[in-house]
Order: sequence, then C-alpha cells, then structure tokens
Amino acid sequence: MNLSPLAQDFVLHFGEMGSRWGINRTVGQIYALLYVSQQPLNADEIAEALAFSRSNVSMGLKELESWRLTKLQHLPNDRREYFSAPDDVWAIFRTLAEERRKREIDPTLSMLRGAMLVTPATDEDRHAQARMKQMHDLIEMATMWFNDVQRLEPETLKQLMGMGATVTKLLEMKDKLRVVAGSKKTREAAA
Amino acid sequence: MNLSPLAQDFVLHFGEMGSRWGINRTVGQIYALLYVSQQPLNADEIAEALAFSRSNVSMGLKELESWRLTKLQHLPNDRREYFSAPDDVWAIFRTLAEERRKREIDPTLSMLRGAMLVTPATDEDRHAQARMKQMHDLIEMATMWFNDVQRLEPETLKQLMGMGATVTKLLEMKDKLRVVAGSKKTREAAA
DNA sequence: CTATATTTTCAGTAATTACTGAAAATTCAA
DNA sequence: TTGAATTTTCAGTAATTACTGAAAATATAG
Repeated sequence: MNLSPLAQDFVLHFGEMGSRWGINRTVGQIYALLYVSQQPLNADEIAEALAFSRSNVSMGLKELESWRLTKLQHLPNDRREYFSAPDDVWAIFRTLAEERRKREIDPTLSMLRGAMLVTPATDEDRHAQARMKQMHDLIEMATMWFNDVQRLEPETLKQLMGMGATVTKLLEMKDKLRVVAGSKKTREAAA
Repeated sequence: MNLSPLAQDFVLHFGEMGSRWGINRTVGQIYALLYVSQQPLNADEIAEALAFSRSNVSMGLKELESWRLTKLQHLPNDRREYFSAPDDVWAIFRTLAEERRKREIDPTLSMLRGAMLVTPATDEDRHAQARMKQMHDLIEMATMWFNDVQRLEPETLKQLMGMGATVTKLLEMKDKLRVVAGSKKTREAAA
C-alpha cells in the first residue's frame, strides 16, 4: 500500500468500520480511497494502491455502484474507467441513507405491517403483536424525521449547523411560538 | 423452532437484518425473541425455542449484555437467570444509538481529528485532509442532532409523533417565528 | 472485421466467523 | 463445606464469506 500515512490511516480505519456494518473490508477501503483521492482512479490504480487483486477491485466497485456511491467517468485518450466519490458529503450521506432504507427499513416495516394484520390466536401472540406495533411506530416516526432532514438543502443544513441547530432549540422556538403566534393550525401543531 | 408463525417471522427477519448490520444472526434472533416475549426467558428456553446449543445462547446473551440491551432478573425459587428486553422501545433505540456511537462514531471522529493535526506534505495530502474535515464536520453535526433527539423524553417524543412532527414543520415555525418574535437571540437563531 | 485493451465472471481456495460439546468455573441451597 | 444446578469458556469443526487467477465477455481503436 503506497499511500501517504495520512491516507493510509483513513483507508484502514474505514476498512475496519465497514466490516462492523455488514460492508466488507475491501469495499470500505476502496471507498475511503476514492473519497480522499484528488483525481478519479481506475481499477488498476486502486488494486495497486490497496494491494488487492484486480478482480477483487472489480467486485468491490460493483458493490459500491449498487449503493450508488461512485461516479464513473472517462479520461480523454484512455479506454479505462475512472471512479470517484461525489464531492458533496451531505449528498453521499443522503444516498447511503436512502439505500439503507430501501434495503433494510422498508422490508422491516412491511414485515411488521403484515404481522399486524394477523388475527392473534393466543395471548402470547396478542402481546407479540403489540410489541411489533410499538416497533413499527417508532421506525415509522424515525423514518419520517429522517426523510425531512434528507430533503433539506445543503445550504439550509449549513445554516442550521451554524446556529448550533439543535432539535432542542427548535423545540424551544416551538414553545415560544405557541405564546406569540395564534393561527388555528399553529395552535394545533404546538398543542 | 416451536414458535407461533407470528413470532417466528419476526425472529427470522431480525436474524437476517442483524447479519446485514455486523450483528450475527443468532444474536439478532435471541433479541427478537426476548423482544416479543411476554415473560422473561432463561437460556434453556431460548436454546429450545430457537434450536441453538446452550453455549451459543450463552455467548449471544453475553453479546447482548455488552450492548446493554437485556434486563436480567431472577424468579422466586429458581436459580436460573431470566432475560428480557426493556419495555420502552424508545429507550432501546437510545441505548443502541449510544452504544454504536461509543464504538463507531467516537473512534472515527478521533481518527479524523488526529488526521487534521498532521502538517500535509503534498498537495494530495492537503486535499485528503480537506476531505476528512468535511466528513468530520458532517459527522459531528449529525451526532449533535442525534444527541438532542436522544435527550428527548418519551413523552415529548410521543407529542411530536402525534403532531406529525417533521423537521420541516419545525423549520416552517422557525420562519414564522422570525416574523412575529423579536428578541435578539431569536433573531440570531432564525437568521 | 480483427486485434488488443479492459472489465467481468466464476470455480477453487483461503480466511474468517459461527457454532457445538465437553470440561471448567461459578453459584447457591442445604 | 459439599455437591448439585447453572453458566461460561474454549478447542475443534462447520459454515460462511472473502479473495484470487484464469478464462470469458465486452468494448474500441485501427
């Protein structure tokens, strides 16, 4: 691995983290490398930099593509494919979250909804069903929140970041709002 | 596996989901079982219900304990240990998030901070460092938000849930607030 | 087209992770 | 204490996942 110590630390760290997240070490390292790299890289360069076989890199890139985490481009007079990570970290995060939702949250919600339609035969099942409903509601709520955050423009986000944008602060505002503003809709919302 | 079909679906689903999250199938299934179960279960009951060896259950429970996801109790006139999942789903979620932060986010932030202290030798390193800073800032912000949400009481949460509490709505309120309220602090916050 | 460059696939193998049974350690009632 | 009940540990094995090299497929320059 002929990377600068700086890049190497980053790459190795993401390899480890990846494996704690069901993403394999190789894929994590490839992404980390693309993320910090100044220029797009082709598969051979990646294989060389990380000391993986060419075929392993190919599979890793395919996996990253399936997560929509790479940009693909061609350089003039070069037949090889060059890969890079999107510039906007917020966009990356959003993509990742969307993809995880599609793969993990949605199927889970769907399973839970299915379970809630069953007529429980025993007391034990009635309890299980109630528990599943609790989980369903929590996940649904978390997803809604997340949806909203996701929809925010990077600009708005930066703005929130700048104001130390805490949910708590917004909630404080909400309370203040109840006092000063008076439309029916607002009152309902703040109630 | 002598579970009702309802419970069985749930347990199997969480086994699969677990393995996508770096948590092994066994551990996922044990937790799912505890989660839907009406009574606390002892290790033998778990082993029987899921058809795992007793030792596998022991290891799984140890893992869950390390995540602080189980409650342990004793029944009168019974030496065996009985396990259950906390009742409050929100508390469970919070614990999980805290633990993940401790294990994954904090070490990552610390690695990134370390990288930011290095004096870059090359242009490539200067770029890598800038990228790491972007990631650092995003993670730090996400963590702050999350902290705040975590700190909310289940009651507040339920309230937000009830009002369809979306971040967007709160932001709309913020905008309204800017119009109607006028303290210096509020103006700064809304700016 | 043909030849060459490039990427992908996949069967075989390596490495890792999960699981088990037996034995050791711990707990606690008597 | 002792010993039965219970839990934990751990070496060995099974199962899964990761990785490679060689071959097939695809793309493109000439």
